[in-house]
Amino acid sequence: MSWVARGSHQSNANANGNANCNGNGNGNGKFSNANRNGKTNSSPWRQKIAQQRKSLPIASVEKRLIEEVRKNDILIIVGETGSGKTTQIPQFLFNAGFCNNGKVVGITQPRRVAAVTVAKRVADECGVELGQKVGYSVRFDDSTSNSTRIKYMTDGLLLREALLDPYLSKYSVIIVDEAHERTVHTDVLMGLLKNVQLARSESINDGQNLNNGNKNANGFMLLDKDNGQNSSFDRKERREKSSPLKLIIMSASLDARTFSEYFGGAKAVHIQGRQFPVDIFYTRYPETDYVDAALITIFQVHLEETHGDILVFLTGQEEIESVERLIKERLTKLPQGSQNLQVVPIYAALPPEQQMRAFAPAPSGFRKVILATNIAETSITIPGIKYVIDPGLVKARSYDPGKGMESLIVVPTSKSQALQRSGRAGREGPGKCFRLYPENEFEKLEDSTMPEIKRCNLSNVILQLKALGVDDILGFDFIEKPSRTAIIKSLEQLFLLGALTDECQLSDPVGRQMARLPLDPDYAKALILASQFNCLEEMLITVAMLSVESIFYTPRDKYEEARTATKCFASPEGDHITLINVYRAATDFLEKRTVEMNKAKSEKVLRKWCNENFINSRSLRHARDIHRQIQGHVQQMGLKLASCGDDMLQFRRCLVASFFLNAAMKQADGTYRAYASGQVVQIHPSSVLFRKKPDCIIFNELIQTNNKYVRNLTRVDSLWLTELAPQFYAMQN
DNA sequence: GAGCACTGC
Repeated sequence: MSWVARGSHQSNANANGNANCNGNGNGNGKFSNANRNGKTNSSPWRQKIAQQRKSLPIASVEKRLIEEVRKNDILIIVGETGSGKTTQIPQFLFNAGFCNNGKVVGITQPRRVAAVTVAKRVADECGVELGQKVGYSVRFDDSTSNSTRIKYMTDGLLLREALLDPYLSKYSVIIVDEAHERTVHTDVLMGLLKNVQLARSESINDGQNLNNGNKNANGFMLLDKDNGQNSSFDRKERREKSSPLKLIIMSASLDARTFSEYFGGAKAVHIQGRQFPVDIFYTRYPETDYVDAALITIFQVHLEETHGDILVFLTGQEEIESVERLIKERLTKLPQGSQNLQVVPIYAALPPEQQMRAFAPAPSGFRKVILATNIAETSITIPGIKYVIDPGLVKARSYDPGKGMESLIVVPTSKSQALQRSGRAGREGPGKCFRLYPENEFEKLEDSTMPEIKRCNLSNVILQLKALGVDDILGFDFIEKPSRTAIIKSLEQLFLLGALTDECQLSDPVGRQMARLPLDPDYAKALILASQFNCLEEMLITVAMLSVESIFYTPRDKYEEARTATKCFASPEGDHITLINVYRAATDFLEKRTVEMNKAKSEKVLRKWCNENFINSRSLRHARDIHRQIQGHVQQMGLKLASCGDDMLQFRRCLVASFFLNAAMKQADGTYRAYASGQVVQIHPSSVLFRKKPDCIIFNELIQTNNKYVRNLTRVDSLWLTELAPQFYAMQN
């Protein structure tokens, strides 16, 4: 293939001259906390860590940064990859006294692994035990204690904390890291933090009259709503609420302006990163077959370029598997001396042990080519990459609120995604990135990926906001507002589920209970109903299993084997009961064997059982975690934890009462028509009812891929619809 | 008769 070279993209924020924080620092790296433990401090390892810290680009600007934080209540920090902002800034703040009087510096991350690994790293740097001064808190895993002052957490977890403490009163500073990723949680959190900050500062300036502090700049009622029951704050509460909250938003350079504008022209400072130059190459002409173009490029790099591993971005598991086959085929046609190429696939659904292969170095004398989905764009960093091949496509999820349908389709990447991908070649030294499209195509790409909040079902978000006391959802200060249709549709859904009253207020107790459960609203409602139908045990298992990704793992090469293995769990009534069967089989298996086993051993035994039964052990473990957590919640709420025993009729009726919005009827041609949206759909091939085609079904997922499919379904009697959901189906007649 | 980017509470 012939290439057009386009200089190097050195994603170094400093290049634009906006270097507020560069070159002015004292450079002496005042790491006073490192001295706390004299013993470890003198160890070579600790000296090495101290050296590494001092050499970070950020170390020289500690003083300047702290000054900026003191001067500005909101600060945008643009820190490029490798600047050390995530690990260092919280330590600077601690040293500057922001954790005095028991206050906490909170740092949010979009991903669990990041929160956990960074916290461990910082605890090491500080020479403290994890969970003391430095800790993390993520779902199912909390290492923090009363003495934790630097707390790393997921953004979703901080949102949950806000439900219990609307003023987030223990935090003096909250840092929202990776804000440019624009996950739903990050976006909602920023809107919320804006309000919290205002409420906390207003209550200082206006301490005489707390009621005036209830409105934010836009005039919406604010968070005091939740405290309406005990409207007179006691002294302590008032003091905590009254201390100001500092906000720091950390982002990549392309998006800094958006955040600055959103926060009323907040100051943005840039911190130099440490990224090596990456030469970008474009194709001369558009490629008609990007898979073939990728193959050709892989071999071009392998045969013509100096040593260094290759990372190829592909759209999905199937594509990765086929490219893997094709590479191996073509390799056999190369001369013996050129066959030293190792192919390694990596995608989220791959079992962890196989994922680890991507991180292991290639055998000596071999070059490694990694075929990855988007997982390698942000979630994981693979060492040794020198060449990136980017076809410029990504499989993206979007949501159509009108049809109530999700879709999963291949679309072009954004410019910032393309930059992120090419940056993967410059982590350890200069690299090259081959974009499989012409340069003028790059110019046509969107600057940033559309934020998730504009392409997902909002019911969950809205229920949370309602529970946080935000009444006017349409008027909420979203950084980017979802469409009016999307908001109205979700309000409608919440109303039909009984979470909202006629006046669009959160209902009590149903709405409040639903908001407390960390589940999709319809699953939360199902649990409340199940306690009345005496099948809460079964529903608890069901929603836990529905909340995780594909329970069944069917590798292409063992297809038949997998099908026979999973057959023994199948229920003629449908997927829900099948999922219950799998869960119970796993639990029974464990209970029989683990009387004398410790936790680690029983995990291992369960993994083996999963492999034998073609069940994804990661998904099952996740479901068991969710089950445990939700069980705790429903018990606290006082819901009746009963089982319907063998009376699955009762359970299926409860499914109808819960998911009545997702009913579909078989049509003459064998396709189905979904009642609520009128969509014509098919049963997904993964369903146990794929061939059975019952007359009337209740489903949980409506998704468009190559076709429109419903997934996770159960056979029901159509008469139950009017009987159990008259509020919806009686109106229709 | 045929399919599952990635996070998160």
